[in-house]
This record gives sequence, C-alpha cells and structure tokens, in this order.
Amino acid sequence: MRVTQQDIAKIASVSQATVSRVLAGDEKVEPEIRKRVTEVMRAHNYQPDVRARQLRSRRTGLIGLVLNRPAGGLGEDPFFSALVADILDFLRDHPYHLCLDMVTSEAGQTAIYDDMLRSRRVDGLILVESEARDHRIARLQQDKFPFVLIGNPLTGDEISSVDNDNVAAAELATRHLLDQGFRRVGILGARRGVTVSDDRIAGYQRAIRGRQHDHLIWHGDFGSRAAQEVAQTILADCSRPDAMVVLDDFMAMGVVGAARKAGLRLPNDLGLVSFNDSNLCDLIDRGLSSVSLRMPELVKAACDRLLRIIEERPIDGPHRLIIPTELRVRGSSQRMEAA
Amino acid sequence: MRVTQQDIAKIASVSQATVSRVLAGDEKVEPEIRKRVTEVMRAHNYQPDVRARQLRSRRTGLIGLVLNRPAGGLGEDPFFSALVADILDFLRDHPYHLCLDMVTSEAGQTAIYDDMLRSRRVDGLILVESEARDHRIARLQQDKFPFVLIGNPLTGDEISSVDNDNVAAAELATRHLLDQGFRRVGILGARRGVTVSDDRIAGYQRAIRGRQHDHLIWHGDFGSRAAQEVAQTILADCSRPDAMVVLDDFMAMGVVGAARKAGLRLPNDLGLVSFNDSNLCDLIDRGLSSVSLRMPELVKAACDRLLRIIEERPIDGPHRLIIPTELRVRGSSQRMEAA
DNA sequence: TTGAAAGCGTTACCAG
DNA sequence: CTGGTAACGCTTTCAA
Repeated sequence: MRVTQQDIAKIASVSQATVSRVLAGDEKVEPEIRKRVTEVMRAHNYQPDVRARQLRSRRTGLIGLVLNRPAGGLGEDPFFSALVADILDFLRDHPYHLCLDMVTSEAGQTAIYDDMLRSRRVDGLILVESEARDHRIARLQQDKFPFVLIGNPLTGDEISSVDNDNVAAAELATRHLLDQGFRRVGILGARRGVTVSDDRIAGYQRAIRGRQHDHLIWHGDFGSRAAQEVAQTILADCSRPDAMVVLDDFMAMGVVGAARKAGLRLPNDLGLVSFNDSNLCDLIDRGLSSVSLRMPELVKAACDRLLRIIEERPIDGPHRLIIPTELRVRGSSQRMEAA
Repeated sequence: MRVTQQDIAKIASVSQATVSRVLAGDEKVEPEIRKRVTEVMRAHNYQPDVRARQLRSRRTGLIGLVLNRPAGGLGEDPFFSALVADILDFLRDHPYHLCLDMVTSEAGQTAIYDDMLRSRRVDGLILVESEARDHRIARLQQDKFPFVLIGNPLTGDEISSVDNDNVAAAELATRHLLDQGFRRVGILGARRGVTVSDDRIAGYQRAIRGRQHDHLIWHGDFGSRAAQEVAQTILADCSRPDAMVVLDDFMAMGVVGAARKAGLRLPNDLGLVSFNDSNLCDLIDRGLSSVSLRMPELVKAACDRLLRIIEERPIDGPHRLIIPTELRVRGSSQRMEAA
C-alpha cells in the first residue's frame, strides 16, 4: 500500500488535517510542526494522490484537446504538431497537463465530448477545426463547461475564441499573387463546411473581384497525398491556373509534387502561396511563400483564456481575439523575369 | 449540482448500489429494474464522474507520455507527430486516453515523472528517447509502475521494450551507400548518449569496417535547422563526405538544404539515406531514401504491451520485441551514371 | 437479487 | 493554531 496523509500524520504525531494544511502551504501552521511534517513526508517519500484530490477539489488539472482526423491521418499534419507543441510549451509553466484524443467520425466527436466533459475528466477544452453549426459548442455552452475555440465561432455569441482573420489573410495572399502578374489564380481548400477553409475562400473571392473573371475553387482533403492527387487533375486541365493559394503547407507540398510531375516549374509556371509558415517552407528550392498564423502567440492566448475561465479569473480583451497574420514571401510566389 | 448515482437511485426507487451495478453491467440485476434505472439515467442525462470512479477503482484510464525537447523544438520533429498519431490511433479502440507532457531539462523529467507516477495521475507510461543509464527506468521498476520503453533498455533486465534493431538498420543503410559506389560515407547523429543515435553509429562502424578507412562521425542537434548548420560546416570541408547517413528525415532535410547552398547535387555529389521514412521523403526531387521504422506496428505493439501490464494480462513474446526495419530506396542514394 | 455500509485519500468546515 | 469530522461520488463486500 502506498503512504497516505493518514500515515504521515501518525508518524509525525499530528492530525491528518494538519498534514493537509502543510501540503497546501497554509500559513497558520507552526513552523516547527510544518518542518516536522515536511521531513516525515520526504523521509517516507510521500506524494499526494491526485485522484483523491481531484474528487474533493473538483479539479483535474487536465486540459482536453480532441482532434478530428481519419485514421493514420495525423502524422501528415504540421498544423497538428505545431498546435500540440505550442500547447505543451505553454502548459509547461502551468499546473495543467494535456489530455489528447483523436476521433474519426462526427458521432465519435460527440461521444468523446460526453466522456470528457460530462464525466469531468478534464477541466476545460480547447476546440479546433470547428465546422459550421458546431454541435459541440452548443452542448458546451449549455453545460457551462469551460472551453476556448481556436477558430471562427460564426456567431455573435459570447464564445471565447482566438483566431486569425482568415478572410483578410487569404485576400492578402491572393492579391500578392495577382500583383506578381499571375492571371489565373486559384485556391485549393478543404471540404466545404470547414470554417477556416470557407473563410479563406471568401478572402480569395474578395481579392479577385474586379481583377480576375474566373473563380477557380477546388476542395480537397487534408494531407499532401490527397492534395497531390487533386492537384494532378487540376494541373492536367488545359485551363489550369498559373498560381494557387493552398490551404496549408502540407497540401502545398502535394501541389509541388504534382507540379514537378507535370513538368511545371515554380514560380513561373505555377505561383504558390500557402498557410502556416511551417518549416516545410524551407524545404523546396527558393522556398514556399506562406502566411504565418503566429501559432505560438495564438495558442498562448487561447490557453491563457481557457485557464482564466477555468479558474474564474477575469478575461481581458474581447471574447473574440484576432491574432494578426503575416505573409512571408519566398521564392514560390515571386515571378522571375529571366524565365 | 450535477446528477449523481444517489439522485438516480432515489428517482428510480432503488439503492445506489443497484444503480452502480446497472452501470457496471452486472448480470444479476432484474431486467425490469435494469430497464427502469437505465431510463431514469437517460432521462436525467446522467454521466458517471470519472474522478470518483478513479479514486475507488484505482484506475485513471490515462496513459502518460513525456517528451523531452527544448522549448519550441517539438513542431520540428516528425518522429514526435508519428509517435503521438500512432498512439492515438491505437487508443481510439481502447478505453484509455493519452496524457501528454513535455519537459526541457533532465531535472524536469524526474519531477514530472514523480508527478505522473507517484501521484497516480496515469495508469502507465510510454517511455521514449531513452538515454544510457536512464534514471527514470530504475525508479519505475522500483515503484513497480507499469511502463513500456520504445527504444533500447541497454540491460538484460526484465524491461518490457519495443524497438527496431538500429544497429542492423544503420549497417544496412551504410552498406547500401557503399554498394552504390560512394567512397567517403559519413554519419550524422544526435549528441552522444542518445541511445538510438549511438546504436546507429555502431551500425555504421560495423558497415565500413574493412571497406572504408576513415570514420566520419558527426554529432548534431535535432531539427532541420541545427542539422543544416552542422552540414554546412561538414560540406565546406575539403575532405567532405560523398554520402551521409542521417539520423532522421528532418535532419536530412537540413542536410539537403546545406547541399543545395553548397552547390552539391543529390545523389552524385552527395548520397543520402536517413531514417523514419516519413512523408518528407517525397518532398525532394527523386525522393529521399530512408529506413522505415514501421512506427504504426511498433507503437501498436508497445501500447498493447503496456495495456497488458496495466491490466495484468499475460504478455506474449519476449520482453524485448524487435520490429524489423525496411530500407526504402529512393533517388537520394542511387548514383546515376549520366552524371 | 438487493440494500446498507465501509471505504478510497483528500479538502475544508467547525469547534476548541 | 490544531484536531475531529463530514463530505466528494463511486465500487464492492457483506448480510438479508
């Protein structure tokens, strides 16, 4: 059996309540007693049981993050690693741990949210990849469960969210390509309903208004392989685009692969701008232009908010916080004269 | 206040114990009562509190994974995403969740292990990135805490571990380069003491024995940027290698970048083989040859073992399980005649 | 088959 | 300032 507060109390000849106070750093414990108890604790290698503590204090010290991905489709995704890495970076300085789950289906989503919230497995949730009419959000609000959304809540509700202005970012990226002299700029997004994709497509449309007649919009799945397949079809067409905005770097890498196979060279045959500004951008010749989402800042802000909500501390700033984006121009979007 | 078993019991006019039995699927509950209780549960949207359950049943349903990385250095690492993704893939079909933590220092490692084991925050641990004389292992064994090591335990102890034969894999990779006609094959590993790196360097040395005089061994940090810097120095030297084995794909990408800057072309100026066979391998021209570690299998085996240990089910097979590797030859290591 | 009751290890309240 | 004690919500033993 492991050593409990009861044991420590007996050995130190104090009450169990006092041991608890020492542990909590209660000021009104005699220094001498505190010292004695502390020593007994160390001598017997005592460690409080988080489970008992959780039951009593109604806090788990866990933050939940549920990802929605097809089986095996996670390793492909640099957004995911950046997200998780930045969350972990943040939590390192805070007394919380990350509880990570992945589900494949919408039904699974709901079930796991039940498992995590209603059963109080975690103190709060970070939501990502919100889709229009997100069922999770209504449920969370109804249960008054602490959560923060990374993305666009699509409502005027008092939902705490942190996001980029994806419409503006895509508009800027598209304009940049048009300004570089590209004439048939297209956009490759995810399936309809994925908020971040919809937002960026909206930005694209805003940018080409009056400057380009055809709306060249494609919907693909996440991942470089899926993107490569879609891109092969796109680029094989005789009315193919001469530049593309792509939803993320990894999909863009698929497009790069497809371009290579099609014998098209970047940037003159195909201009490219994508999103995330991950380290993948340095892996192709002359670099891949990409919009930085400033994930570390964004995630930090999101986590800070979530912890405030959980701990019932006041929140500064608006419910919906916008982190500015930044277009990092590299070779893939800069037309070269000496073509 | 949320609804408890007590509430359900009162409403259904049964004892709380019976509600618990219904929940546990106890066979000897009258079908009629079971039905009544089940309906009341649903009607009142009852969800058991995991925390109370954990305290009583001494199970948390959580698997711990602690990563050791410098701040911000996680997003760079494809091994990490593959590992986490594969763990999540496995856990989806099992009643466990993943609790993920990151630490930067060795001291932090110890502290967090204390926090996770001794406080019983998780039911078991997955260990990775073991270094020689791993303090964590001794501690875990002493506490009889369930764990499984992904990597080389370096001892004959009864440690449950799953690993590749990294010595053999590196030997094969090096031989492949020598067979392709490269004459100065080097290896870029991590810092000394990282088991997987040490093992691969040993394999390299075994391969060049009798076939190449100079041992060209470099130690770099993880990540493509660090690798690129080291590689720039290496490739600037007049006695530079004509081929390299690199510890992982991301570091190899750094080497590719350095080669490009140095005006060296793959594969004839510089042959390259790395490890992990991640999707990065398709991102360079003609592809990057890489050793597949078969992570999904490996992780699956590791998780299966861990769950068996936790649940005290018998373990089949040896304590140390070796997952075979496979060299995936692509363009970066195949010398071309028409140079 | 069901109910009563004893914990699990902690926190926090209330006396003293 | 300290000790006794009542929860927290559940599982499980023991009787009935």
